[in-house]
Amino acid sequence: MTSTIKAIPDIVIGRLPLYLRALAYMIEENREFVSSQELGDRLGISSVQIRKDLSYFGEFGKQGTGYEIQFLRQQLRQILHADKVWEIALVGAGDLGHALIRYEEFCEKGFCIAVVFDRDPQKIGRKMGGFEVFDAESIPTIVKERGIKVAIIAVPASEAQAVSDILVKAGVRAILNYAPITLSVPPKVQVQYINPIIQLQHMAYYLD
Amino acid sequence: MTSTIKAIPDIVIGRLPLYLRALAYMIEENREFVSSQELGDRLGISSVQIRKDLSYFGEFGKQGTGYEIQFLRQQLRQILHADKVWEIALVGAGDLGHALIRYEEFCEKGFCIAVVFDRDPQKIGRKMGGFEVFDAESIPTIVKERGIKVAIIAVPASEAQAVSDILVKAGVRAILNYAPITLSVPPKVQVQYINPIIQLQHMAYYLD
DNA sequence: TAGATTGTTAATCGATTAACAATC
DNA sequence: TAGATTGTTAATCGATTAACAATC
Repeated sequence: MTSTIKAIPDIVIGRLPLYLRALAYMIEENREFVSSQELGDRLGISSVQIRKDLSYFGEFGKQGTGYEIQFLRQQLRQILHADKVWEIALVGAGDLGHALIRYEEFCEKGFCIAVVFDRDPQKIGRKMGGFEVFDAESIPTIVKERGIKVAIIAVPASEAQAVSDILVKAGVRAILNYAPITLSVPPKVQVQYINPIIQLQHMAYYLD
Repeated sequence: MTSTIKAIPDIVIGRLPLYLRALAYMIEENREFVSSQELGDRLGISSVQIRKDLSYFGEFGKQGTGYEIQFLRQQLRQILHADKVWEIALVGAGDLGHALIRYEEFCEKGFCIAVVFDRDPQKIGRKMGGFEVFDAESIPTIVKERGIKVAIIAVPASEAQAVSDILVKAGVRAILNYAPITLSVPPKVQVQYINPIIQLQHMAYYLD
């Protein structure tokens, strides 16, 4: 009999960063312990769901007292690979790309923009927020050379799929896509979408 | 016997804007008809799911030929209230707020920033991308006066809940929140979150 | 000990999909 | 008509939650 691999649902993985974030705030508040109940209240998630989610990875709590915040945070950081620095390739140096470069939170959280690409000759070679803008043609060589695994796409919708294909071919395994289009990627590649308009339209349904 | 209200699942509502977006691209491509199969392929959604989703609202297709794109788009626009212009209150005129002001796509899609607020005396009264920055103190009066129902929060996490409370009290019913915190709002109020770091952490789990 | 809270099983709830009649 | 595709029912799949023993 082969060992049973119980894959962890992606929806569970998606909640872990929320737990991590809440724990970070609690550390700032000099809290030492937290119950699943309190953590859940803070996040609008049931306590049982939090316990179930965490139980996929181990037993981190103590009956009667809850979770030691520092310890749980450390565990979650390891699980999410949030305890290391990931280099990011940013493709697209327009208004949006520029704003993303200035957004310091990325690097503070371990996702540091390392190279910026654009295909506009007006931008190539110029500096933007401390970064030289490289020709998009050089994505394959630079991304491979530096072993970059994470990219942010901030180009127009019409170019996003082509950029995605190039990034994937160069070894990128996770893409944060700001372009308003669904990307087609191989299963081994993760994609997440940033789509304020889609979210506004979602909410507008409930308005009258 | 009372009439049975079959509420439409929120997860279904959340997919409608994706359908709408794909249809808009197809119109640009001068397409006239589309099958649920093709629409699904484009979005990475099964054709059966698309048909099921649409069937909550009516029968929009024709056996053998699929959906008339212009017609379906019009229907979805109505359903999502995307056929009107929504005025937006933007709270927070920092780097992020500034970038959001410059982002024209919002207004093109019917979500037009109408007022900008900040509490920094350095910013109040100054112009930013064509908008005067108003004192956050005046949120209640201005939002009520103009009947604004949709807001974007772009303030630091520490202030976001307070801002949210004020907006809700002033009549806002939908909030797009860029602050990294879960907001507590009454059930009648919709909230959507923009959280690139949470999404990057989610993907990083799958990297090694 | 008594009270609090975890970790987990089983039940429930909800969403997706397979199958297919209807029909353009 | 034959082929294509819709709309819908029933089955399946997966996620959440209720209940509770274990234990700090």
